[in-house]
Amino acid sequence: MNGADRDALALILRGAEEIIQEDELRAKLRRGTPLRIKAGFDPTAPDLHLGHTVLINKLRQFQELGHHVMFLIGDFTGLIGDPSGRNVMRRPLTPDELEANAQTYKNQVFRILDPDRTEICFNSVWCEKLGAAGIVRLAGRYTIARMLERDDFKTRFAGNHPISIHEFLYPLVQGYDSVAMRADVELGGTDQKFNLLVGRDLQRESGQEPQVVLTMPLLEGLDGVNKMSKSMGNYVGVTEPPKEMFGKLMSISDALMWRYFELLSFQPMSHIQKYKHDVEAGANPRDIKFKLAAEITARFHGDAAAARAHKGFVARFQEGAAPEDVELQTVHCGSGSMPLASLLKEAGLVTSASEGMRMIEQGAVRIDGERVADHKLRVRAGTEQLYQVGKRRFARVRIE
RNA sequence: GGAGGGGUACCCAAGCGGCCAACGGGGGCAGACUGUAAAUCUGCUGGCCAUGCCUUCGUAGGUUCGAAUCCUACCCCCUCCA
Repeated sequence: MNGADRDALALILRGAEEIIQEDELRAKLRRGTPLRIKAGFDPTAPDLHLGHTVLINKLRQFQELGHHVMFLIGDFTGLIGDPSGRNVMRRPLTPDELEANAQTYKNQVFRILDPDRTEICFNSVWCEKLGAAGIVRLAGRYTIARMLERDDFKTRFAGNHPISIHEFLYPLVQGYDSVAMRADVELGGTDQKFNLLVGRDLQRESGQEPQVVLTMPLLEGLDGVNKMSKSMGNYVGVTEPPKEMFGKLMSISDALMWRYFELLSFQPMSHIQKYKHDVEAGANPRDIKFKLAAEITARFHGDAAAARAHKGFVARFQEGAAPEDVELQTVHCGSGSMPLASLLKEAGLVTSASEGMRMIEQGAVRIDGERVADHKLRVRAGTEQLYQVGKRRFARVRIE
């Protein structure tokens, strides 16, 4: 193996959880022809967050190495629902919805992937040709015993939890996709390992060279504990405004920062190692975190927006200034004045007047930078002031 | 089909006639400390026209001066057996 191949392999394995089999990958790389790289995505909710981009970044790295990326939208498998999420049967998407979702995917992933070197695929194209008979034939190629090797099925079976028959079809169809796409490598999260392995089996039975399976870890969310997910609220969406994105990334713990560097940054590992040494030698981790936040923000919003977000962040948090671009809103009050707590609610800074009252009592509320001590304070009509709750919530309000 | 257990605030989970707007834990929010963080400490964590008032303990009724707590019906979930 020459130096370039070694570098390529190192890039492919960066951050990866597991590779099956590494020697097969080496052999494929040695051929020198572009490999067909497959990764599948859910057709619903194309609302990507940084957790999803771990996989997409890996696809990008394959592209940079000259390989052919196939971005698979699982519109057929979407009907089944991945059993690992214990989903119920889903409603089939209409062609219009599917088209809209695909478009949304493109808008989001092409901020990372090179559109000219990305093929978008839908598995309904070949799955619908299978027909009932094809599905039966496909089902005949796997056994219950092998299905029960999957940890998720195994524990549910052992624990007397229901497993629907159609759930067994999910790995089979996903594996069949690999056959239809003649995939050389399939990427997936660690939770996809079993499904990816089924692809190998089915390819082998079809006389194809089995795909290499590359699993990527599930990225921890902002809390550093749970995996990043929308339902946990610990995510950074790729379409979030630059300021939000930058701020959220700055809020992660120092330990998590290294994880994010490895999985989300495109900087070479040697640079990241150097940052680590710098911090150990006494550099402020915050300044290193700035680099991370800036790189990620720039990826989705461009350098200029990232720079603005950085400046705004420094001004606001290091120098304690209020953000300049707080929108002015107007609140009507019936009489000449209203309780501050109610105003905070009207301005959307708190969810209820009672919460506003609590915030004031806790010293969390400021008007034009002055902390409010009187929790029964009333604000008068005809004023226009900057209201702040906690560190992050601001509103400029004119009262009429 | 049979037997049993259970549904309490964002989640888990006490309470089993009044002292319950409801113990405790988690999560979240806020304050202090900081590097905006983590860790730590403290407080808050139904609503409102707010020193008072209104609604909440699966749903609907009932008993009672008074119910999350007792009774009746209904809905839902779970476990064991078949």
